[in-house]
Amino acid sequence: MPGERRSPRSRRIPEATVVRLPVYQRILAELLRAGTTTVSSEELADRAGVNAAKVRKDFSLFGSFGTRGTGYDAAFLAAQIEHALGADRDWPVVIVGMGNLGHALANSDGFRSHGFRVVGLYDVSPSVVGTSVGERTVQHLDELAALHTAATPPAAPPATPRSAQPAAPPSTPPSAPSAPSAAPPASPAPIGVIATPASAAQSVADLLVAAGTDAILNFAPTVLVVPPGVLVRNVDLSIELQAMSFFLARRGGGSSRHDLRTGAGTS
Amino acid sequence: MPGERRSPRSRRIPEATVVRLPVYQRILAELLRAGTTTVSSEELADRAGVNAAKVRKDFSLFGSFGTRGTGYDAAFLAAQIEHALGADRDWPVVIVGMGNLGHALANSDGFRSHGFRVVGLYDVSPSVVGTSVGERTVQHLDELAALHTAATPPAAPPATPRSAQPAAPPSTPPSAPSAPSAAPPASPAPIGVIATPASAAQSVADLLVAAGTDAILNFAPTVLVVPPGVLVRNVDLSIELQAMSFFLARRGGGSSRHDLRTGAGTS
DNA sequence: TTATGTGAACTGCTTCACAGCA
DNA sequence: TGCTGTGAAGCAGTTCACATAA
Repeated sequence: MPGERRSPRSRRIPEATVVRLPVYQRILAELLRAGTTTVSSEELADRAGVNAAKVRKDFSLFGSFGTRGTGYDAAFLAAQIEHALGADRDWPVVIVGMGNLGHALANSDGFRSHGFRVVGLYDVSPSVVGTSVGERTVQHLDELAALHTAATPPAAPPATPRSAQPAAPPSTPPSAPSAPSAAPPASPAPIGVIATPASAAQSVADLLVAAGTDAILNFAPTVLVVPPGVLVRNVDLSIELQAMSFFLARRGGGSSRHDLRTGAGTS
Repeated sequence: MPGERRSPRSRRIPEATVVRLPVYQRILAELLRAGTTTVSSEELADRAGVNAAKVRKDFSLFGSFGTRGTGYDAAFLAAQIEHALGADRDWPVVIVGMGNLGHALANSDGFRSHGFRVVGLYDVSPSVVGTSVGERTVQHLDELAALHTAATPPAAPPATPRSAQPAAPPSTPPSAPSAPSAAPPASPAPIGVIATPASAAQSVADLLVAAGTDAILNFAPTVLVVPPGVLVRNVDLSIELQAMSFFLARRGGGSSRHDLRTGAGTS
């Protein structure tokens, strides 16, 4: 290619690579703890359960970190990945929905390291609001509006206070809340984590967006509608289980439920 | 095209399709509840947040379910997907690790419908063993060995009690679990769900395998080593959060950690 | 007309295989 | 000699575009 030799650092990183980085990082941390200083792509691949070429290609997307004939310097590599993942920055996180899952998340290492810092816990149930989880006290969801970052002009509409009702499927999406007025995302709006029942998830997402959040991690089994520019990632705890039964069923597993099939709806 | 016109039903289904099926199914259930009888690929695609062609292709892999010019019969489609996912069969599930996550899973709809049936809850902590969760009592992990399904001959070695050592890759797999001797996989070995800390996950996996499990859903952030033939799927609650910070970091978000902020370390 | 079902093109991801370098 | 870095091939998944059928 002519002159245009762009730095690997600015290349587009495939999503598939991104989700492997945390795995590499975890393994490197373990290796470092065990005193390892150098690691080969093969060793890393074995431990991560992937192919060695994939490991090398993944890293090469960010630059040339290794030494031919030797391998990678574990500490250096770990630092590079940490930087790529943004784990050397500060990421405030709020968790909405303090049921068992919310508790699990709030207490999990994964949510308290890598730069993540839980700055707010919210719920609507009187039996949880006011209790403390870790070092924080659970607040009522109504307090969430106070999150409004400096970037949000005070003239903004007050978050459409539909507290926690079952949230009927909004046939009309909430008219794109928080239009791209003139506020660049300079202040660190917290990442919003939704750990509520599915019925409340959309309205919580609306609240989060109104409060300035532009990244949502959704654990509720529902597809969220958010304005463009808001990043959403979904984790569905039961999808993998269902995928598993799919494969098991093809394999011939599972007992047929006394050979009747459930008429499935309008029988 | 020579006579070999194989039924679409036996075609290999891409993994990507498999993990979308639960989403379609959920949406169909909602539509049915709302009284819908017919649905188009476009409607479904909108609600699932995917492309309509993808929806059609996904379904076409299983056969021709739709009616041109009209769409899909929602109830019929739902039944087909339910069958494909094996949700019309019975899938016993055991959950190991009854911390907050284990509780969340045990109580979640996703683990109590779609054919899944929680048949055992295990932990080692005296403060949890004996308590009841839902309709079941948490048992000590030691009881897990009693799971041995009928298919397992009583002469089987007693689970190789390697508590929590690194679990060297078993060069000799434990004699091909349930060889096609005379016992086809008729007895439903439960699906094992690991919701323990990472440090315990491998030894729990070993116990599960010894007890006859051939499918493990692992929530611990660790790569499990299991004999061939054992299906493992991983869900890491924090990977998606880290992937999110990756994208946010590239976008220019997050505050660099030194100078301001609470230092975000050992506060 | 309307919406499915699907070949074909395309994009993205993985794996191979080997040149390049310590 | 050993292991990285990477073109190129291969495979998987997505999207297009249109023939097909109700």
